[in-house]
Amino acid sequence: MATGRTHRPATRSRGIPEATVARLPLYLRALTALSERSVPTVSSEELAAAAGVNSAKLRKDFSYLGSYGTRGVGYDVEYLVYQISRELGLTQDWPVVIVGIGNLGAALANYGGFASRGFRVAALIDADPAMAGKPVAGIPVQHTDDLEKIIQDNGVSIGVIATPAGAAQQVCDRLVAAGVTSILNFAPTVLNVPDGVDVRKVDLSIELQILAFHEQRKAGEESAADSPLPGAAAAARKASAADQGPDGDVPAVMPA
Amino acid sequence: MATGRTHRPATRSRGIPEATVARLPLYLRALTALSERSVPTVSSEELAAAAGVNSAKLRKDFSYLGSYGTRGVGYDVEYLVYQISRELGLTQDWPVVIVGIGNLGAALANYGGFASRGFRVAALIDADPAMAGKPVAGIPVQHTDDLEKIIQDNGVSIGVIATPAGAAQQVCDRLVAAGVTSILNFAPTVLNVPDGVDVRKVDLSIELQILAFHEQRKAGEESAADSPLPGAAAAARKASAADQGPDGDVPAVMPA
DNA sequence: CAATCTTTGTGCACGCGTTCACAAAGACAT
DNA sequence: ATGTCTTTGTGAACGCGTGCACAAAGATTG
Repeated sequence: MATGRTHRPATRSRGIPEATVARLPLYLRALTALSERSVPTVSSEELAAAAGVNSAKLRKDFSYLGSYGTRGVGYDVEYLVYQISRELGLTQDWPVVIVGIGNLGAALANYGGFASRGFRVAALIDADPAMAGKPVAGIPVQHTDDLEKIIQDNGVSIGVIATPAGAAQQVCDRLVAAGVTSILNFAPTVLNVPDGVDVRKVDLSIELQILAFHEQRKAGEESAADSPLPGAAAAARKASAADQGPDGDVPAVMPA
Repeated sequence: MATGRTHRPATRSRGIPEATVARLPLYLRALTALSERSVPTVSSEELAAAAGVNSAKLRKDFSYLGSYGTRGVGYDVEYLVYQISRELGLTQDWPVVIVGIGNLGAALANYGGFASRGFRVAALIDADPAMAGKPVAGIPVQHTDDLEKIIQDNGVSIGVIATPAGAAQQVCDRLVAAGVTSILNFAPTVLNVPDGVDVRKVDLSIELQILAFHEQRKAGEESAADSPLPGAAAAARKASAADQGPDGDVPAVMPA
């Protein structure tokens, strides 16, 4: 799920597989928790359980970073926290701009986890002139007109798009033109970006639809052969209208 | 990325690969847009471009659903919209509860894309007694005490967790015990669920960290051998200090 | 009806990611 | 020191997902 438009070159970045990179933050979180409890070392087994992954996978993941473990003992928590942080680039400060300060943008601005890991909200940007100057999460909202200047003045390379779908591509283009090379997209649109720019997307609607698919499948199996699940409840699942149109016809469905 | 804790059995659900399922919502969105423009048919090439994927991949994806295309012509937009909707289970109504009505939960409640695709916010739940009764997005917030009753009365099978990390597992357990079998988790924690329960997670912090990794890599290459990118700007990237906050935990995220 | 042109559906090969299983490394006890 | 025990690091096998490339299917034209 890296690039939105361009095919991901599966950039085996510096030898570290993409799948591993995606898990490093997970490990880091688990390690940070251990660190706060002053736990000195962890075995791959324990840490894997905490991170919700397979221990062999975890060991292989760490092996890409180097050999930081001690056989018979495990991994030094503090050392590993540092190594992963460094690998992820969290030992430096990343100024971030959020574009689109609606409900979501505001929630993101208030999001505590931002500052905690080296990310700093450098600016909030919105197209609505009425928002200009209004502080959100203690930061005054600035107008889209100044987007380029804001990016450049703050040396921002990571942008967060929380605008409506219709405005996303345009905002994206401006961000990229101004020098942003990494984008986190919350708008439900496919963003078109040039090579060298990374896009990650977060889409509630898509996640729900995927869940619905599996949910439907479960419900189907359930009625076919009675629930193979340990199910805590087999109540009146699946609420109201179970339409399920005829087959070769065009019913009405709809978009967001 | 289905189950949080338990290893995903790579459930080739009903023959449709997980990777394909994850793309269906993308196709559906693109098709819906075409439908609104009254475009009667699309070729795999066009649709693939709109969805940001490879055309061969798209054709193979559709082949799992059956043969809905016409050689020499393409796919019938309306028909495909219907088929995908049906496959994803969007032809039925899915009541959803959102637990944790903070900044994020409120933003989710206000999220328009919810109702649009068969999802209906059946209830908002929060642990803060002060929130009880207060309407958010036109829906009165209810107290956690009534969680089980709410789930059962509404036949809810999909739950959204937008609580702080500390409360997430507990809320999750109660949801599952009450009959929820699909969870969308916005809290930055690994959720432990029994088999048969699907968990998908959305975590802003993780996404940003992954972007930071690639950003750092780009910056590294850039200084090593001058920017191989078409880069629109090579300004003063990479900002200030190298702090690395102590950090405890992080909240979550969401789409517009 | 035959020829041509377009576009689907898919066989095949390749590469990434996951998992198993085990040898090597080191801690620890005697 | 020597042996035992624990845990890492990784070689190897396997399976999934991706993309190429092409044959088959159907539309379309003459």
